[in-house]
Amino acid sequence: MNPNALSKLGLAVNHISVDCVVLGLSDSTLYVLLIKRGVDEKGNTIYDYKLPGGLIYTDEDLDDAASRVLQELTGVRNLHMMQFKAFGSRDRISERDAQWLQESLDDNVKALVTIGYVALGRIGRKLNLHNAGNEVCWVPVNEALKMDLAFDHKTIITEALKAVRHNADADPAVLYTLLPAKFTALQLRMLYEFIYNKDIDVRNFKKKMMQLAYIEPLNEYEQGVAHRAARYYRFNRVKYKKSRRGTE
Amino acid sequence: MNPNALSKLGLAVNHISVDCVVLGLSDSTLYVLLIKRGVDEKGNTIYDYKLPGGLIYTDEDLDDAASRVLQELTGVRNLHMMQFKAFGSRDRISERDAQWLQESLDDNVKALVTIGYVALGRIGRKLNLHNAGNEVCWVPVNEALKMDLAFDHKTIITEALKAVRHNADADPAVLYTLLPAKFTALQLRMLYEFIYNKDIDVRNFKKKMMQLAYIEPLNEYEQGVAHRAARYYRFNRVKYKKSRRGTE
DNA sequence: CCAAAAGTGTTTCTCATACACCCATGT
DNA sequence: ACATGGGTGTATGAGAAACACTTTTGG
Repeated sequence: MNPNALSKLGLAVNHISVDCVVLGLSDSTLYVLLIKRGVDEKGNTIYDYKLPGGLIYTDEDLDDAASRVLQELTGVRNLHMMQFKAFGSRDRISERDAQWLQESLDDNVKALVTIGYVALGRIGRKLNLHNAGNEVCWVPVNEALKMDLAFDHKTIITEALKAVRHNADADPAVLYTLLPAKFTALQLRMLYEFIYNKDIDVRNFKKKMMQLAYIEPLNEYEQGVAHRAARYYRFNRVKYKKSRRGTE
Repeated sequence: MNPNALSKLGLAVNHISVDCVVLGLSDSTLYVLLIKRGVDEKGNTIYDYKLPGGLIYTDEDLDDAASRVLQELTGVRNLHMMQFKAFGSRDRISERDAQWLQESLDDNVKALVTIGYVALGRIGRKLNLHNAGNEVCWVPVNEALKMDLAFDHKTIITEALKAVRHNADADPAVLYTLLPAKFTALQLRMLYEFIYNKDIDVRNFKKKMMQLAYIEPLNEYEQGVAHRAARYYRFNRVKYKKSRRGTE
């Protein structure tokens, strides 16, 4: 289907898009991946930010569309995308958003239902930062929620965070995709503290952590730090899966 | 937008539909609301079942569409519908489904993304059982999953049940929409046993139940039963909300 | 030697579980 | 009287939470 053909006939069509909330951890801050967007308003170009997202093709699986869109816009590949919610309120498209859709799609878009996907990644991952003229950047989640975002992308980010929390209960493995392959006990604990938004006792945490067979201590330690060097651990996916046979 | 106009031009469009999984409890069995569907195959009409569902309008909220579709097809109103997942695999439309879409919509539908909604209701509720030529009926969930259902509706039902389980953890209030206003301890316990799919100790359950302020014992008892009469309880929504300040 | 973070055990309490007998009512 | 389901308390164990000092390293 060619949307342009339809719009030239003056017909509005229902569109389905996917929006990707990609989260990354650095030090003690959680970041989200955003794209800078320029909109012409009375001759002036105004910039704001949006989540990476785009229309799905007619014959495309939802999950495939999410991966494709993310890759096209940011160059990020092979990230496990998790569907968490669909958004379709009538008021999710502002006047500015409508204008941007018109400019960038040359189409008469009336309603836009979007399926939200969330992914957790390592922030060190290289991005095609100017892919297709888009400026891609990591923004701390707390700041992003205070910014002027496109559509209802603030809502989408908030819902994505909720989904991650719920999911981490059921399947903690997703959390390790946020950490580097080798991580310290502190990093892991800070991640849990962020996700569950509360302080965790150091000793109790270590105790629980050590009785998880899938967290393996390495014989490697931090280097050049101005205090006692912390040990590194790694996540063993095979042992993790074994430990969860019979769950769910 | 008029989909027929598009299909006459030979264009396929992306459609978005909602499908409603309405669950109801009766005695110790959970039922799901299905609609009988007739499909012509080589001149013979073959019947199978589908979930109540339909296309959303161009300017409609997703949540509104779910309520509307359910009401149009079954006459059920004012049920709290909860969105739980979107389904958009390419293989969710079989040949028979495609034929049925053609017949009932007179449209050239290529792909169909559907948003799944789940609602819990009281099974006693009156239904317009033959609304718009549709036969609407309650089918025990276990049986429904063994039947020949349209599209990927089996998957949708399974996912809906998962969603209800997860949701009941976070917010048990939804469970009380399955029960009559006045219920016995046995009814409540059986509901929990069904949702969590395991036996629950009578005394431990009662103990926990009694320390929930929002479950109020009434001075009413069963009548005319061939054994000691069970006490009735009711769910107090106000106390429930109060007890959950600061959660989430 | 001082600052900064790592590492390490024990006690207490709460909550989940397991379990058996008497009571009220209709037939 | 008997069959049927309603109603009740206690003891045990596992896991969560609270809590403070010593160790290592660089500056």
